Amino acid sequence: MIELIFPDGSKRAFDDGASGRDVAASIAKSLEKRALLVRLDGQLLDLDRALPGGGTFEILTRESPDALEVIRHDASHVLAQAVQELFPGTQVTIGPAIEDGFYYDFARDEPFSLDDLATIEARMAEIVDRDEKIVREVWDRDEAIAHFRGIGEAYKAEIISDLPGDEVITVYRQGDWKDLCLGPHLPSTRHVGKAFKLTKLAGAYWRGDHRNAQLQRIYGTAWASEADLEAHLKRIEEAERRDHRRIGRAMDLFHLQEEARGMIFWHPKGWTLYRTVESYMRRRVEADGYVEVKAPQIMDRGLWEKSGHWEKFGQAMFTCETTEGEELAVKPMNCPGHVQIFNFGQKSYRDLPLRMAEFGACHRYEPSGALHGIMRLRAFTQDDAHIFCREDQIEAETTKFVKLLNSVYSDFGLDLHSVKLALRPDIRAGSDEVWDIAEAKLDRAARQAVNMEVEPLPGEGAFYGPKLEFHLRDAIGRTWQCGTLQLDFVLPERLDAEYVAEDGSKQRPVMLHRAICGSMERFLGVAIENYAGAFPLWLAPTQAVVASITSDADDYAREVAAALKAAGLRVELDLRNEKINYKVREHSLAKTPVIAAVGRREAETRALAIRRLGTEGQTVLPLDEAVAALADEAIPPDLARAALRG
RNA sequence: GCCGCCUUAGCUCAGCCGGUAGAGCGGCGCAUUCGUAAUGCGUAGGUCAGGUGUUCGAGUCACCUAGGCGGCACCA
Repeated sequence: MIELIFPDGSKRAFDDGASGRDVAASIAKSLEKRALLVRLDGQLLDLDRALPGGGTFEILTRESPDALEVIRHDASHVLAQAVQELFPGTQVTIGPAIEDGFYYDFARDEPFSLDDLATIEARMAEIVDRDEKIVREVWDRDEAIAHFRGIGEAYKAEIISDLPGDEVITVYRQGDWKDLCLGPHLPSTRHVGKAFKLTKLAGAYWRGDHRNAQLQRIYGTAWASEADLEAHLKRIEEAERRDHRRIGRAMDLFHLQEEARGMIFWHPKGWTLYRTVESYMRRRVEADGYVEVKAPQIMDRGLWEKSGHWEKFGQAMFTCETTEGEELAVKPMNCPGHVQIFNFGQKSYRDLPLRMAEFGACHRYEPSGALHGIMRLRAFTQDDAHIFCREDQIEAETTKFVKLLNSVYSDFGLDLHSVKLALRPDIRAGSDEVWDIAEAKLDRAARQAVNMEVEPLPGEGAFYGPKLEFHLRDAIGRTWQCGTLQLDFVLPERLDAEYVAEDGSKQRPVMLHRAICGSMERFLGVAIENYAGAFPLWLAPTQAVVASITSDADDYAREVAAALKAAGLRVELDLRNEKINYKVREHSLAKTPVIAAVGRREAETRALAIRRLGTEGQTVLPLDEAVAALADEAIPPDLARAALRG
């Protein structure tokens, strides 16, 4: 007998060999019908599998998030079956569930075409309709290898060969189609449902290694219900509407062109936005005890060799050779420059922590395929800073940084979503002992500073030290990594940074590399998409447009614009001979937050009618009051807080 | 860099089986002075990304190159 403990705390005994389905049936026929999977002591199991023992027990239906993941996983199996039915000779590799959907990687000489997707989708629907039972089988390892080799599935055979010897080999069968899989799965293909859609074709490397064969990946999305699928497709549309490249063009913020791949031509409005954010960041770091510096853009190759960057990233640096034979490199990052400034003259323990900031313009020869709008560039500017400090100051500095980062993000309407700790990579500088210390210290500091779980990422750290990654979430739920904090014992050593300690001895400082925006350009891209171009007043490149209704009001319109400008607002004056409807529409589409239409009525009463973006109707105020109110609202959030504190 | 797709007017996009290029918006000109999301009329814009080839004939077919897009790989 086995004893099961149900979610409500009740306990019941069942015969050995009872399956989840038996249990469900014993409770209610309707539950058996809706049951898809069970969870036993935290582990998901197939509904028809004999329960291996007792424990806490739960029956999962379609509504459970865990079931959705299995639906997606099964959708990938149905995809693979459909592809193999339609395109014999195609090899299967792996096909997991992912966020919002699934994919499957295939090995096939012919490329799939976009037209094939519709055909495959139709076949998938057929397989769902066939309602094939999905059956779990335990196979002998060698037989499994021989089987998959025998039917020409070299990748599957390789996967099994690489599994640890004691691993149970399970094969799931749906109809006459079989796949090696850990499971669990739904009882039959019908339960996958029809709320799926194949979305894109892509290339991917076998086992994620670019030295391996290139496979063809088919992506799909799958949901528990048609309504969920619809909602998902709507979200995608919304994201496309917010694409920073699209808005950048529509709002005339910037452009890119092939003569300068991966570099931005900022237009006047875009540059206004950029400078607004830069000024804000400058105030924030200054207020937080940083000093700002500027290091050379191009430095001798020798310095990069010494720092270790040449060896690891030399291929990705822009270099030049002078007529006198010097070899120079355009800086790909700012740390070596900052260490030079630290090293100039003597530093005392009294100078620590020394927080050295720079809006550092960096150039990196990024692979062509990595470039993405203004999110991933070859020329970008980091809101960089290096904190030189003692080991015992790491935690306090980390806490201080996280506080600043949170405050900055919230000023842009963004929420910190997750924090990850990237640990030592395979290729790295510094001894294992140093890494042990660095990882432990940063981990502890992070736990103390961050009010959430810190997910470890093995092998993802920088070559000189472990790295905290701050991922933020925008208005429609997408996440982006912008902020980072990296702990570095290596560069101070390599570049001979020292300070004089209390006892007169020379000591090595620790370096914290940190950025909040990461790259100013990427952060602006995130901000553009987050606000969909409809910026709050303090960020909007054009804050207000004064539009005349008839030419009688031109003089008053000029006066209004001048008054707003004098109050520090970024104003445009629209005196064109156009109907007010036309002007309102045009400036609304341009996402101008404030439109002040000025006609005879306003001129006579010296009033201002203000129309807000996204609303109908106007607020009428006396001119002086309106100007004061707008000027007040346009104050950046940090200055507004400072004013409030008095 | 790798795989796939795409590139037609300033922008968004039509253009069938290969027969010699179109729309809307925008621009420019003229008229219109109008009260909160498109006033009317007129007009000018194109080596169809670049190149080579097939063909009597190429925006359309093939190949090459460049760039963009979606993934992958990379990301100090």
